[in-house]
Amino acid sequence: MAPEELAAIEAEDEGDDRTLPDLPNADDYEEVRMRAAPNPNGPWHIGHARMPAVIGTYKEIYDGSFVVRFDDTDPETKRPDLDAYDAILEDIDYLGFEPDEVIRASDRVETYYDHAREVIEMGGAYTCSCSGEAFSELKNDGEPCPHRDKDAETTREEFEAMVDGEYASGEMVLRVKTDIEHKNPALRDWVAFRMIDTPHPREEASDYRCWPMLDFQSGVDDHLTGVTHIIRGIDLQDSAKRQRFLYDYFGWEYPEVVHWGHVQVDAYDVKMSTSTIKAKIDAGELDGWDDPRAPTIKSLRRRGIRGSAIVDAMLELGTSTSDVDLSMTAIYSNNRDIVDDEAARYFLVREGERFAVEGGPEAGHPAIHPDHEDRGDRTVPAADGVVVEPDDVPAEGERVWLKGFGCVRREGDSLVHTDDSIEAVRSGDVDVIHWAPAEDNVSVRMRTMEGDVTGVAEPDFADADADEVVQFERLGFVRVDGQNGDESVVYWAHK
RNA sequence: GCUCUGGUGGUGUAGUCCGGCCAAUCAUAUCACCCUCUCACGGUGAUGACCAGGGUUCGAAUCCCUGCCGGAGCACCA
Repeated sequence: MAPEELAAIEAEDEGDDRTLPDLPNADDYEEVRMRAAPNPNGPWHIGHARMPAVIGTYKEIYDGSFVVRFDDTDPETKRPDLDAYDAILEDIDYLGFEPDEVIRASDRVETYYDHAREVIEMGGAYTCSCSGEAFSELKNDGEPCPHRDKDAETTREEFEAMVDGEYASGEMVLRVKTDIEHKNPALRDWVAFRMIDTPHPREEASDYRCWPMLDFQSGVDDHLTGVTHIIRGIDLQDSAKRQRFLYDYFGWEYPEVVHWGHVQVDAYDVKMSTSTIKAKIDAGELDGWDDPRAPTIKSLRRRGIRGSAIVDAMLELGTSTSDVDLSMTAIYSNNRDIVDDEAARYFLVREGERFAVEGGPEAGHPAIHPDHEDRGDRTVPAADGVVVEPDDVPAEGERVWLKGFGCVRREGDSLVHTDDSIEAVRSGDVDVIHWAPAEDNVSVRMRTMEGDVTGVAEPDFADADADEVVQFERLGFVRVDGQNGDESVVYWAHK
């Protein structure tokens, strides 16, 4: 390849990467390292794709790395789902990224305890038995609680008692001492550890009762795993500020932070929230995480949406702090680009109306792909009658062009072959429609976001393999899911 | 109430730091037309935005002020 061509291609590649803004101060670090810190309480919804899309792409741009860290430190309120760990890793893989490391916070509890002990030694934390409400009241007035000037020795003992599980849930917490008069009430003496009676679902962690809160756990882990750039939602904006107090005690330098706004996705009736989706599945309103009506990554995958179509749409959102609406049409448009050239064409007729065919050839032979003649054509038998969609049925005496077969005129319950040439179509006099044989066709169940649609496809559709994306001409793209009894099941992707 | 933070076409985004090249970029969307034995793909064109009002300036999407609207945090959730 000529050097000019090579350069042109490289320039093009760079252009593609320019969709994301530069990371702050990336040059100050030897290697850019990021992390995704999901809570494993279920498979991912579409919004979750943003994290791997963005940090995975930054990893490519900066030749950096990222770690997936499961922040599973709440066995009760955000109880981890044991299947979700792998489900999430699968979703990341499908999106086209590979983490450099995978860790679980619940494996690292001793590390958090050790760091808590260090902070206690420094006088940077105290055990507190105030009720949440009582502390909140004092805090909002900028008043310290009576436990605040406890000596380190007492705190140490009480913290060890917490670690040993000697308190019940709600009886004792460990607070990080910040500034009780800080003008932002959200930053005042936050809770670092609390007691939880419910055992962790992972057996390896089921003996722990004293669990760190996100700000402590995440703060310690980010440092220990060498994270240079934290990317996360605006809901955690104050987290960085809280964690800085901790970093100050340890003498650590806080990573660079990028906060982005929330993502809404249009086109779904179901709210994009793991708990909502889970509730609908449990209630039987959805068939599972990959139900076409569920706004999940698994659902898009089953519908034949490629991971990179989702990733590109996410990258186009950038990382602005304002909330954004992601339009599904952006994902569909990306997917169409990927899939169109490859997808074989077939006919599917919904609610077909049957007509006899008089005259003409035995069968029609439309192309498998209009842009690739070398891929051959299909055989759609016509002699034993055909079905067409109600909207396509011509009025009595009117003509219509059965694609790949020829021109016919309606005469009662028959379609009579005419000798019109393709000029009839080119001149705009006759519409081209799709059709299927009335006999020897393939029953199809098409699962869509609005519910199931049934119909019959031409016999050659039986050649389509499971997992293949095909286009039903004039309808849209679907992914072939498999056979269910004598029905072929497909999932609707998009027009 | 306190504290953060944001507002560019239907949607997303570029430009905002360092005012003029911005009568505002690109994509998507919608609508036309062309191509076509698909309403796909491709091509051409059109539609459509700087939250509002003041101020500074020769000049403001960009700087300042006020207002309006939005989002987030103030959890023993993440």
